[in-house]
Amino acid sequence: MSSTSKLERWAILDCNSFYCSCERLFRPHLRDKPIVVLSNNDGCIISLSKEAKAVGLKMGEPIFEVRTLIRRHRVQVFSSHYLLYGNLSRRVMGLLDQLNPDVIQYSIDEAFINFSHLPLGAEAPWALELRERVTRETGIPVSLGVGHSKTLAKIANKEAKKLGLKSLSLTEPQVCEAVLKRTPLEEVWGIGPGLSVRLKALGMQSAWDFSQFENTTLIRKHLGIVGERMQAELRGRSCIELGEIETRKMISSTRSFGKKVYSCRELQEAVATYVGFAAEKLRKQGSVTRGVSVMLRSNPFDDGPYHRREDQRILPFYTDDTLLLTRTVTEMVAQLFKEGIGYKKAGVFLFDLADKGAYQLDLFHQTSEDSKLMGVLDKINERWGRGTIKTAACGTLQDWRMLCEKKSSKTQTSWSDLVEVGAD
DNA sequence: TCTGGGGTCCTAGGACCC
DNA sequence: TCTGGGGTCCTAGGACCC
Repeated sequence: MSSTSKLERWAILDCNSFYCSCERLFRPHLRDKPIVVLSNNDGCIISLSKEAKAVGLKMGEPIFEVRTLIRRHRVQVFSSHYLLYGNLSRRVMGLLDQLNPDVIQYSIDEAFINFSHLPLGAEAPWALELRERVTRETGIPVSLGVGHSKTLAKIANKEAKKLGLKSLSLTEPQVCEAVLKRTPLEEVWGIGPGLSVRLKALGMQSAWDFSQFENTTLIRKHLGIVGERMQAELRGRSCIELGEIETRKMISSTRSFGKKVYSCRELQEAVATYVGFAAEKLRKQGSVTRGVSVMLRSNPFDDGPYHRREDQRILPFYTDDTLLLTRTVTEMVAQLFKEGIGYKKAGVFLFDLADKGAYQLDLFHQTSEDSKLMGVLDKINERWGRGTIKTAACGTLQDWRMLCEKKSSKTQTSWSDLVEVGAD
């Protein structure tokens, strides 16, 4: 809140081209080489090394559109491997926690660090040491941005990368002003395409213009309370609070298919598989759910009509039982299904979650035997890999599965072995 | 041929209540 | 001609994030 008159100081530490850096970690020969990591189903580029950027590749591009570029520059291409990335992320975050009293993990490869408690002159050496220790002890290159708010730290970090620096601080007002003046609106954390259009219509161009814009009523009207907060943050007054994300409010599992799916049975298999994933996450965070929603859709990039249907149900009680949830979603798919549509994606959402402890007594539909069964299932899947045990409803052929899941099944085991060796 | 997946927060408007 | 006012809860949808 604004009650604090003293300026806060924040750093954001993020891992450079995180997924690429993970792939490189055990393949040193790829250092300085252009590499990219693809999204699920080998669709788009979701991580690229700076060498890959240099040859003209971009974040989010569909891979099939840039095949020639990839070939010409011998860019190494990887399917994504989240088990590995999750492991390395935990190492980085663990180290940050160990070194700092106030760390908030923000995403798989970023964390905010509040270092307001340090004496004023200590900032630069602290930042240097932090960066070096993380890089040395995890093997992942990182960069830092520092400022009087999280938003300013984000901008500093982005600017550091542009300048080829490993860290940059905006705590000096003159430096801050100069950087904000050359930062376009849409590069501010929280300003996307929609909001930047609205702000430009009000005559603003840079982050600095926004921070200095006097008419707060207009900001309030066009951007609501979110806009007011962003403006305050740009002025160096920290007001965006982030809590630790220990319990999610919604859990989803959605996937594109490796090919078009026309049969109801296959859709049911896929959705049964996804609800299994979602329920596993649900139990892991100690929650139960009452809201279940199922989504089926065709390919929006196809010519012809786009088909998307979604249905939701509120169960009469809270549960975390995969078998029960599977029966529910299987029924829902049967109701949503339409003959003759080439389905390309399906998904399951669990919402209206509650803490399991608080609802223990209400779980009369679920016997303790069911709970035990789920516990055993989770243990086995944790030990031997996801999907070792699953419900029969998930099917055995699974022709609809994603392309990369098929392809990387072999390397996956050997990769996780590598991670085991490196872990404590 | 081929175009990701998983989240959060805020707001406006309707339903309902006194 | 008259048709209160204000609070709360819920939901759908929009915007954004990595």
